[in-house]
Formats: sequence, C-alpha cells, structure tokens
Amino acid sequence: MKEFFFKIIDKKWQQYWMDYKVFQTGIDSSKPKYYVLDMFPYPSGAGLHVGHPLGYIASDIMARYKRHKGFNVLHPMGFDAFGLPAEQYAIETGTHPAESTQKNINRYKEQLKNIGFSYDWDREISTASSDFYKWTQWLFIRFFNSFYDRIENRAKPISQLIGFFEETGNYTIECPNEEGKKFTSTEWKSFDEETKQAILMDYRLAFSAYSTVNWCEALGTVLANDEVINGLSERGGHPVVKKEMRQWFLRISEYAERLLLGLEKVEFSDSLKEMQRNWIGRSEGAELDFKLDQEQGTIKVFTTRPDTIFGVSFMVLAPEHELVQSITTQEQKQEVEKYLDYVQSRSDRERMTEVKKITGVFTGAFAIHPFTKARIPVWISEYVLAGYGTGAIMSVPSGDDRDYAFAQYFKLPIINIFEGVDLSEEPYINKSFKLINSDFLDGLDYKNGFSIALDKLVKRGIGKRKINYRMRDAGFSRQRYWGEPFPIVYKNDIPYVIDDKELPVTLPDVESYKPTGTGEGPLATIPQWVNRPDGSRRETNTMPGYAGSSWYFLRYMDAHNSLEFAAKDAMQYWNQVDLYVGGAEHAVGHLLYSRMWTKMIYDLKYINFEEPFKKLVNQGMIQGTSKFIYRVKNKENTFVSFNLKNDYEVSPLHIDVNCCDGLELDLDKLKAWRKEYESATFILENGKYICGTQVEKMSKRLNNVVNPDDIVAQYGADAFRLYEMFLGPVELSKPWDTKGIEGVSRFLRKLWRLFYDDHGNLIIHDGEALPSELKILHKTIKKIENDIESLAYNTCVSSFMIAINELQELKCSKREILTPMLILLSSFAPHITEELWEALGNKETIAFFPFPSFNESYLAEDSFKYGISVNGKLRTELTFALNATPDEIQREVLTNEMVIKWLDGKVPKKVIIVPKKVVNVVV
RNA sequence: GCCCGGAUGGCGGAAUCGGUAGACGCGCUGGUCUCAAACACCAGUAACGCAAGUUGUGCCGGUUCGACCCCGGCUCCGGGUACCA
Repeated sequence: MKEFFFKIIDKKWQQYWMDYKVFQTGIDSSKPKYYVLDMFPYPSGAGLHVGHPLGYIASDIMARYKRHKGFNVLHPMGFDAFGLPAEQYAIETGTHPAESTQKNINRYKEQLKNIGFSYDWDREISTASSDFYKWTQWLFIRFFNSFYDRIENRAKPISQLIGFFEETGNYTIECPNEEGKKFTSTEWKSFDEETKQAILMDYRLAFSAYSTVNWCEALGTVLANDEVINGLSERGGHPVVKKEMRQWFLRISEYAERLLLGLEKVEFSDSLKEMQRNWIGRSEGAELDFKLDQEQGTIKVFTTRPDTIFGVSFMVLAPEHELVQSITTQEQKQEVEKYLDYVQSRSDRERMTEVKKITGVFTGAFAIHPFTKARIPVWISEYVLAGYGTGAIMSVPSGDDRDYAFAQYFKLPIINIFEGVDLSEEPYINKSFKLINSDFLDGLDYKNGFSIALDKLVKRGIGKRKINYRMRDAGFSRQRYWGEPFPIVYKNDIPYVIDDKELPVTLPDVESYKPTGTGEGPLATIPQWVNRPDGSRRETNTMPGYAGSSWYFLRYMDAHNSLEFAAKDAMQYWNQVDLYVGGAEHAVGHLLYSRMWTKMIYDLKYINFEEPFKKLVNQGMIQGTSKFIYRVKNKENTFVSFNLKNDYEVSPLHIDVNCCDGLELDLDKLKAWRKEYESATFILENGKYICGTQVEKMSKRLNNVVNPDDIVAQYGADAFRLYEMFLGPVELSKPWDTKGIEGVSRFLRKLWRLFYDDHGNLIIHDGEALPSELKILHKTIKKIENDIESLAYNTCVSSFMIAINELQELKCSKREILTPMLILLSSFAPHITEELWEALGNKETIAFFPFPSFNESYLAEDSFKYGISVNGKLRTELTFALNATPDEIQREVLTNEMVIKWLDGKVPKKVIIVPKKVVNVVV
C-alpha cells in the first residue's frame, strides 16, 4: 500500500540528498558553469517567516533547472553573521554574540533544510568565522596598499606610487585630496616618515581621515544619524555634538564613473539602476573662480549652469566654509557670529524638516563678476551645504528656486537673462530659452550658451569643466565589538597594516559589550590585546556590517582555501554570479559596495571580471493578511462577527492569523492562544465567526506572521514551494493567504493519482502515447522552457496544473508521458518527483537527468481556425488547412456566403490577414 | 518637489508580436458521493439583462480595420530621494 504522505517523502529525500552529497559541486571544465546566488541572510533571533524563502525558492528552481540543462551549477548558502542585533542582545543579556549567532544560524539552517533547497552545504560560510574574516582583513590590506591611478583609470599597488614620487615627485599626478601639497622628488626624499605616510594616506583606497561624527558625551558613544533626534540622543535625550574623530574610509568616489558605466553591462531592474544612479549623483558642470574685491583670495563655486553667468547677483557660502572668518567685515562681524551660533544650534533634523525656512547673513565682502566686473555681495546661508561641490555657489535668482526665494526674502536684485520671461512670480527653470542681458551670450540657447560661456571661462583661466558626484567616500569603521577587527596597528600614531603572516587578527573576548565612554569601541578596554610587545597599538574600531558581504560571493567559489581568499582557477571558472536574487533594500548599500570591491579586486588582477552580478532579480515582499475580531463597545468581552458588526459600535483587534481557517475563526485555537478569550462571548453568523482582514507588513507585532515550518508540516515542502511561486511574479509584493495553498496541494495529489490508484497500486504502464497526450506534454515543455528563464514561475505552475488536469481527464498513466513530466516538474517540487521517479524504477536521483526536448510536430494541428471579423468586430470562425496561403485565405473569406451576407452586398475595401487567428474584413 | 514603477472580477494574478480580455488558483453558489464529516467529483461564477444582447482592463482624448498593449493629457497607489547648486 502506497499513499502520498509528504512528511515521510520530504524527510526521505532531504536525507538522501545530504547523505549522497547530491548537490556537491566542483570545477568541471567539461560543462558550462552557472552560478546562482541568494543574498545570504543575517540570522536574526526571530527565525524565518514565509516571506523570506520566496527568493530562495526562485533561485533553487533555476539551479535545479540549469542542472537538467547540463550546467555545472554553483548554488551555495551562508550567513552574514556580524551585526548590531547580536551585539545589542549581548549588552542586554551578556550572551556572547558568537553564541547567540551560532544558535540562530542553526535554527535558520534547520528551517532552510525543511524546504528542500539544492544547496552545496559543503561551501557554507559565515562572515564571523575567522577562516572567513581573515580574508576580509587580507583584502583590506590590499586596499590600504593601493591607490587609484586616474590616468590609467584603475587601482594599482601603492609601491608604484612611491617609486613615482621618488623619481619625479607628484606634480603630474592628481591627488584625490585637492588641497594636497605638490612636491618634487628631492622634497619627497627629504620628508620624514610621518609626512610621507600622511601624504600616502591621501591616495590609499582604504584610508583614515578625520571626519565629523555625532558624539554623545553622556552616553560616551558615537551615534548614527538616525539615533539623533532634534540634537538629542534618541535614548536618554542627552545632548549630541559634532566631533572630529579619526575614521576609516573606502575611496569609493574614485569609482563613481565606473560604477555608473558598469550599470550598462548588467541586467538589473530599471528602478534599481536608477536608485544607484541617483545615489552616485553625477552632475556635469563647471568649477569657476570668483575673485574677491579686496584681494582676500578667490571663491571657488561649482555650477551646472555656466550659461547663466550673467544672471549672478550674489554669492552664498556654506556656514562652515573656510573663507567665512577671513572675509567677514568688521561691521558684519557680530551679525555673522550670531548666525553661525544659530546654525551650530540647529540639528540635522531641524535643517531637514524646515527646508522652506530662509535664513542667512551678509558677510560684508564682495566678489567681482568675471565679465561685468560688477561687485557681487557674498552671503552665508545654511541652504548651501559644505559637503557638496565646493561649499559655495554663484546665485542666479532668475533661474533657480532657492536662489529666487533667497533674493526675494533679502531683497537682492534679480537679473532677467531670459527673453520674454516673466519673473515676478517665480524663476524660470526651464532650459528652452534665448539669453538676453548676457553680453556675448545674447541670443544663444541653453546648449550653446553653456559651452561658449564655459570656453571663455576656461580661456581666461578662471574656470574648468568639472564633473561632480554626490556620492561620498564610504565610512568603514564602527565603534563596536561584533565586527571584523582591523589589521592595523599604530606606531607613533601613524597607522600601518600588519604583516599577512599575522592574519587573522581574531576578535578577543571582552568583559562588557557596552560602549566605552571614550568614543572607542569595546575592544579598547582590553589593554593586553591593544598594546603589542613592540610598543605599537592596535586599531580598536571594527569594520562595518557590509565588509564581509562585499566579497562573500567570491569565497563560495573556494570556501575552505586556507592559502588564498579563493584560488585563481576557481574564480576564473565560476566567474560572475549569473543570477543573484535578493531584496531591493540593498540597492545603494550592499549592491554598490560589492560592485566597488569587485572592481578593486579586478584592478589588482585577482579576478578577470569587473561586475560581480550579471543578472539581479529583486524578489517582492510577502505581506501578511492580518485578521481582526470586533469587540463590542460598552459590553464586556463580547465580539461580533464581521458581517454583523455594523449593528454595533465596535473596535477591531488584531488576532493571531494562525487561529483562522480562511476567514473563519477557530474559537478553540483563539482561546488556546490567549487566555482572556476563554470567557468571552462571540456573536456568530450562520454558526461561524467571520474575521475581518487587512493586508499589512508581515510582523510579529501585528500577529500575522506565518512560519514556513508550520506550512511545510501541514502541506509538505513541495506544496509550499509551488504555492510561493504560484502567488504571482517573484518581483512583486503580494499578500500571503494560507487558504490558497489548497489548490497546489490538490494538484500534487492529482499527480500522485496518475501513478497510484486508490488502493496504492502503481498504475504506470508502457502503453504507446496518443498524439493528444504527446501534445499535452510538448505544450507543457514549450511553455516551461519559455517561462522558466525569465523567472515567470507563476505561469509555469499554472501550466503544470493544466497539463495534469488534462492527463487526468485522459486517464493517462503512461510512462512515456509521465517520465519527462516529472523532470519538468522536479525543479519546482523536488521531493514528490524524486519519490515518483523512484517508483518508475530509476536508481539515480532525478536532479541530473536531461531536460526533455520540445518537439514542435506534436503541437501541430491539421488545421487553423481563423476568426473572421468585420470592421474589427469578430463575427465567426472559418477553418483553413495548415498550409493555406494568405491568398487562399483571402479568396475563401471573400467568396464565403456568410461574409457576403454581413457585408450587405458591399465589396470589402480590404481584407487583412494577420498571421495569427483573425482575418479582418474592412468595408 | 524630483526620479522610477504600477492600476485588469470578491481576491492573487494570465493574456510572450496590436488580434476571441479574465488562463490557473482561491473564494463563493448549486449539485453528486456520505448517517455525517473529510476526501473526491460535476456545473456555474466580470457587470447589467428572463433572453437576444449591451457594457467592460483607473479617467479623458488620439492613432489603427482592430488597443489592457502604442501616443498625448490627467487621477490615484507603491517605492526611492531631496535645500546636490
């Protein structure tokens, strides 16, 4: 007796795959490779809910499908194990983050294994294990020892730069730090170690610099921007000040252009590419010098509109601009000081929320217009940001919203430079115009005005073309415990990387995970770790969360290599990730950083590809369907069913969705869930309590979390997999509804009944397949092949259902049909297909059998049916031979009695034969 | 404000090239089997209408013999982002 009992089948095959290491992968140059990757999870304490595996199922289907197609498939899984929640948990409970993290990883793995993924678990990695982070540190050392050559446009070893300095100095080499000193080779050789290292730091790809952070004295820690509210700490409400501290950075700004161009070569969604483009924020314009009229120097401004140069009527500096102190006149001193105090007192949040508020002050200084020689007043305002461009702007109130508002508020002149434009109400921001009042630019349009103005400025030596990027260098240090320690030591306060032989720098145990109060991380509290025998001191910051995830996809290729981060031949073979599946929330974080790391590693010639991910798919979220019961007001503990609630005054309450069967409330489950309902009164409709519903984010707080373990236990892993895919396109967000899984569950039982009768006897036989049966098979092969590569898995599942329904109708239990059908289906529902595969007498696992090929001849009919429409309205059908030519069809249509009758004796103007199903007759 | 998506039955969603809109599933209605339930099966299910039929893919207009699909103008929803010069 054999019946479909998924609990046994699931376990049996998951065990089989593990025991025989079915999905273990190695380099096999006889096969084409395919690399399918999931964004590895951060193992949180809450475990997985049904939303998490969506992407994993999608990628697993592709992995299994590609194996059928003869590819050597790399499909690994691992854990992004460093992170704040584990550290927070450690502060609260004293549990070592390594311990809680390992516990969570074990739980995640168990949940993942229940779903039957075809991962090569031998390649599992964890970013928090020293085997892994040794190489994160090793890569950091490479970046520290590299600089960006702007001529060749790639990173190179810093030793080459030093060689260059020794030979010729740095007059011909651009430095990322524009204020950097210029020196000759002789001067270079005369510098002391400290000066040399300071200069090199301006070039390194991984570098340290002083930068402002949010410092909270009372809490003794640095806070992230979102931990600061109205200038006070989110926790405790203590004052937060800006403080200069030494931080590590990655020089991602050097890669801005290549990160932008690289987007052309990868398959990411438009919206994701757009997000990255916006983040990089390239703007093309000019940097111009404005001389101050009292010989106090020049103000550099960045503008994207050199064409509006004659509209400049004032200039504005950021309050933090270095010239502010020196150019302020005696008369304005007090005003300016007052304003700077005011700005100091304003938090980022206030500045952000009160964007419309216009503030500013006149410095008393004037700049000289490069062409008209007019004296232009120089103002200070917080609407000009120190961090963007040069921290100073030329204001053209006629062509810019903010400049216009500022000019109106402070009664500054507005010069109209656009022909026929009325500026009394608003500025003219449009770029279609003819310039006036613009001397040599008069009559020009935007494009010509831009280039002619710029040419002239360049010729006069007071301007240059400049491309400006919004993206800042990436902060790379955190004052935290649970992260990778830096391979850095300080000698005489100068940072040096340690020798490779000393790697890994392992994370020591600490007494307390709390912040230290000095602005340093918890590592600073262990003197025996910080202070080294040679007198040097270790860096006590740790790397940020994105360090390990920026390169983990390379480690999978050779996960246990103890000599290299991954062997060259492995990286050569596996190459780019062919398909990367994960959430869009990483658009400007992980997905940008990992692209940058790949480019750096490429530049240093360890790999031969520049983009890590060839194709990226962002899976949508699975939302929860919250369920409500309705408490009757002024009546104790009484709840009324959904359709009767209008008769009462009620307030809705979230209840656990797992207490419901569809919309119907299971009172016993509800009472078991919360004791307070045991004594409650329920007003029923038709003997049932019906709940209200609402689609919301899936979250514990809303009691709408569904655990995949429960679904798998109730319906089996295959039904769960099929249902997640059936819900809709992978990329879309859609609500979870447990009830709907019945459909796919029914489908699996139907499939089973094609193999076994009610008594458990195998009814498969070797009878020759009929054309109608072959047609069903080949229609399905065609459809699946078409849809699977584009990840249209929802329509694939539909096709399977249609096929199995049709085969059931024909009572087709023929081996010839069902064998290929199983292979088609095995990527989606691997457990049941393995079981049935074995029932067919096969000894080996189904995973590597070739995908059945599609035979067009089985789809052919002996005739075509054409719909006949008159003036676009469909009237009837005519049947034609398969090989009928358009001429024959036309003749047939025109001589057909019915058609003539419709046309009321009128001769058709034209007959349009569309190569599909409709013939159109036009009167 | 700006940028990017999207809008199709009660619900999730199909329609691959501009050619019979609503596949497939859920839900719902009626029925068969059953002492009953579960399972399974059958029929129906866009709206209006007894029917013939008419209207229907957010709204208005256009192109076309023919538009969910292409073009122009809106509305609403989702996401991203912001004194970025």
